[in-house]
Amino acid sequence: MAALCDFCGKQRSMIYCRSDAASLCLSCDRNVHSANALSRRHTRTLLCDRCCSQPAAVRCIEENASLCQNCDWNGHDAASGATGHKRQAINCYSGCPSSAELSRIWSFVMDIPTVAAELNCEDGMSMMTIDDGDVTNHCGASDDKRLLEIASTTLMSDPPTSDKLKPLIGSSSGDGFNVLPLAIDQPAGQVSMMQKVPYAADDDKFNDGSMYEDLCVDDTDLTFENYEELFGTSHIQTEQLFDDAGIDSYFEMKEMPPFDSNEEPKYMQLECSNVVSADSAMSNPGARADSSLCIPVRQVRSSRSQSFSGLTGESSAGDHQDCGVSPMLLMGEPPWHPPGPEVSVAGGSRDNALTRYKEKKKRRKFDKKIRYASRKARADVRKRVKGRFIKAGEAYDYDPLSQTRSY
DNA sequence: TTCGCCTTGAGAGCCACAGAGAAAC
DNA sequence: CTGTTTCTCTGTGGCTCTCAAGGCG
Repeated sequence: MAALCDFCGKQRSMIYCRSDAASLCLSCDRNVHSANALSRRHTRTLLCDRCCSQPAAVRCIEENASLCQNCDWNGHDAASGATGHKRQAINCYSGCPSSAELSRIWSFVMDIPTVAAELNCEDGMSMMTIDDGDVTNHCGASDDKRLLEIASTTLMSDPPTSDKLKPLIGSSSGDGFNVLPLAIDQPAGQVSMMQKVPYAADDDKFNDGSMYEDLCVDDTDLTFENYEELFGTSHIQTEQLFDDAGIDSYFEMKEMPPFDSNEEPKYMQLECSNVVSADSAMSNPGARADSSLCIPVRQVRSSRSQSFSGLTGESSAGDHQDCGVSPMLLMGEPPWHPPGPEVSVAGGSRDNALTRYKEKKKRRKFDKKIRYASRKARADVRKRVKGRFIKAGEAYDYDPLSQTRSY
């Protein structure tokens, strides 16, 4: 059952705003996020069609449904028999896109009747009007068009060719939204959530898993949930981090020289030693060439933490223990260095690695681990008094072999 | 706003004893 | 060096107790 808009409570919610942690209908989305410059920076994406609570990460072509990562994995695992489904990565947008722009970008989701129905939301309409040709009227700023950054989608199981991508790369489309290279319009130290990696020039990098179509670092919203948003479809990165071989490489960091905590948070070049920056630089020749592109060190560290936590949505201390990484490390304070090129997964093993990671994640348990089954078996049949073991032959109030307890 | 009371949840500790591992022979 | 015996310590589950946090009047 579709969730209702958190704002108007009437229309079916279609958009998920991470910054507000809210599900909104289309009109309320525009309404809410046209309020001021800050709200316009909120990044939004489609709502998962299955759970209706999480931001969608992919669009399944076969099922014609937008799915969050959990639903995607659950619905496309080996057991479901839907592993071959083609999926598109669904990216997010910010700014105040018009209905036409949204429907153009997400035409696979937003059929005309749906959009029309959404725009009939009275609450939203009372505060705004929809004019496809005039975004700035709603946003109130002359440069809102620059804030309107909508990422396109790319086929996950069918990597785009250079020809397909070339029209998307670089300059403005002239249609009210741009597929941008790196954060040209962003303030210093901020990387656009919407930056589009110009991978058209190097298909091999895309295929071998080293290509990340998004580097999304938002200084206003660095929750763990943003991992998927930050890294788009780069699940492979997560599995690199936590697979048997991959995690080991992270422990090598202890041999690295300590980070000078007294240093001011500096803006570091994308070429710096960092999994995010380095990888994105690798995958983004354009960014690499642009030496003016900077990422605040602290943001990068946060992203690093997200990389660790990204192994599961329900990150907890248990995660830290399970993966062998201390919470202190996850705080991002100790120095970090990239694991090196050896962690890159070859293109041919990407699917296998992803499958392994998914299965591994499913198997993960935070329950008590029994080291000695024989002791457990013994404890299970041992008689107790108020939970305590008693000597054999003594009167007891709890017989584990009895169906009904004696107290 | 502060205080006291109550509820809730998390975590530590207790118990006996089989068995693993170390030490002694 | 090898095999046997003895000793020490660990781990096992259900229950109780303690403590902290939060809600409420």
